[in-house]
Amino acid sequence: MRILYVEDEKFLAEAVIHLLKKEKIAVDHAADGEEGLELALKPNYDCIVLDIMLPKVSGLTILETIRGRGVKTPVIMLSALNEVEDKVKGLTLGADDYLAKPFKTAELVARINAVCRRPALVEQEMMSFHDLSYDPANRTLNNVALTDKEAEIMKMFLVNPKLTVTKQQILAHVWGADSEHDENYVEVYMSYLRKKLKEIGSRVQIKTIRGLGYKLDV
Amino acid sequence: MRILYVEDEKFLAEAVIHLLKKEKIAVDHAADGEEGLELALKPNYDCIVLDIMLPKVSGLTILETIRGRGVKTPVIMLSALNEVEDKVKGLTLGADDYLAKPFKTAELVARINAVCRRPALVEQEMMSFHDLSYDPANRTLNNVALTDKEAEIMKMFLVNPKLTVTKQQILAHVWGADSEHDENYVEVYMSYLRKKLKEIGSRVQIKTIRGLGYKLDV
DNA sequence: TTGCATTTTTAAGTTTCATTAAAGTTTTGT
DNA sequence: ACAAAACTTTAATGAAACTTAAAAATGCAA
Repeated sequence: MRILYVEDEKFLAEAVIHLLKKEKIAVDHAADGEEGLELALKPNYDCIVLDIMLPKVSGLTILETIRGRGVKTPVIMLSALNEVEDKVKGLTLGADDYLAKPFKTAELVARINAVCRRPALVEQEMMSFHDLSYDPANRTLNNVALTDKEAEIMKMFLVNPKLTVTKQQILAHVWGADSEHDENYVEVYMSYLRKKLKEIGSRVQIKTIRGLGYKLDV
Repeated sequence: MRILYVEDEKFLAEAVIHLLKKEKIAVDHAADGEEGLELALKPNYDCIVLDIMLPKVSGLTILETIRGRGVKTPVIMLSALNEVEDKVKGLTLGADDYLAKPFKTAELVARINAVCRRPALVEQEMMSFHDLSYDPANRTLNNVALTDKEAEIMKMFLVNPKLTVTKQQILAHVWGADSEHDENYVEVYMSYLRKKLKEIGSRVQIKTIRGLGYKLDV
């Protein structure tokens, strides 16, 4: 499970991220609304945790924007103001839950799990590139089943099919940011994915850019 | 059949829930508007029964919010004030029926059944997928009897035969939202359903997507 | 009550996947 | 060409996820 956490209070953010990690929840962190909005638009997350008071772009604006763009990812709003008004406003704009600051991390974990447990109200969209299409609902690439990690990596490619993704980015995204993990993990999974691409018979392949990373290519 | 009942008068709520249970209606109960709103947003219910006067968030606000979010679940409003004002307002906001307090439980049961029968007309039709067809009237799958829970799960599959359904979704829908129930329940019932599919001799099978859920497949 | 169907609980058996290590291959710089 | 670095692939292991049988509990109807 991977979430996006948009929070400007650095100290709080670090503490929360640390604790979430213990719960096996991988976290990408954005420190302001601008960065948060950019990341939130990518279909990479199981859940987005949004502070309302943020530098540059407010949490409510982020929420409104991504919902307007058809992003269905569950959103949990955070706010120092425990006013029911705000809560209702958030929920009206399409938030899935609301948590008042200060909160216990255990409470946040419970909400995240609850929100991810909900059936998707609308089916998530397929992601595609040339003759490849990934179906998030069934976790299949052209009807071939992917494992969890394989799917996470394939999604990274498909979000920006033209871009080269570095091993470090993949490690950070799939295995967690501070990871002591080996880059060999990534290499192993590239091998797995290439095998599946061959099985599919796609003309798309994973191309190595030596010293940089990997990208999809025809 | 599962309904959501939002009611703050504890004693009344308990009595009603007890009586509904006798009518084979499963009930999730929320004791205030906040909790009610949260649960009402989940597509887990055949019907929502909403008191208007509620702590934190009023029933009318809940109704307005969920309709704004595209939730189509039938709603029955309850109110101690038998004012035409409220009734009109509720129906305008998208309520399906209105009941004045105090009411007889038999009356509520009748309204619930009436309101659920509307979409039930659709639901009464056979649901099918390849060589499988489920008959709601007799609760049979290709003439093999299913138990209550087996049927609830099979219906979830048949509503969207192409989609993977997660264990959490099944738990929430069949055992109720607040359930701390074990995912093993679901696993056990998958085993039961597989046995019945074999008994039927269907070519449809329940496929496991490890770490994600289950789906029907040929 | 008793008996039967169903649901819940327990626990042992099975499969799959992430991880690890290590050997093999290609590319790059000198 | 040669060695070092970067990358690829395979195979084994153990932990986690899943399956199933069967016992215990529950609820219901005769």
